[in-house]
Amino acid sequence: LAEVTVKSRILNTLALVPKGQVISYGKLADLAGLPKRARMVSKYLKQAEEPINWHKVVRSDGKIAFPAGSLQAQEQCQRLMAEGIVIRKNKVNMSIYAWQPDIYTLLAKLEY
DNA sequence: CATCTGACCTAAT
DNA sequence: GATTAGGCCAGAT
Repeated sequence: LAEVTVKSRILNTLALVPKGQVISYGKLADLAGLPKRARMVSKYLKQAEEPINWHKVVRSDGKIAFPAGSLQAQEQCQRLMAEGIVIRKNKVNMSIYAWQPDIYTLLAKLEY
């Protein structure tokens, strides 16, 4: 896969996450057709130019990936709360907020 | 080629 | 829950 398609797959998939919901790094990689590449997601999020929904990406257990209390963590919390998401102990409840898309309509939208 | 490094993940303790 | 160990992948050194 060309580098550019890897990046676009990730960002295109991320763009589909509905307001008020989140997704984990690993799940985003899976949905983007890049299994076992959670770390690539973080890499491309860091590179990406605004505006993207980077704040919707959290760890598989719902925790914010940035160090607690860091400026970036604060920014992410702020953005998530702005969407109505409740955060406690630096983490979101994945059983409530994790995006669970219908895989078939998703594949149709992404066209691959 | 060997090692290290990450906005990671899972399973086990 | 918190921590650890091992796994994982791609880039950088």
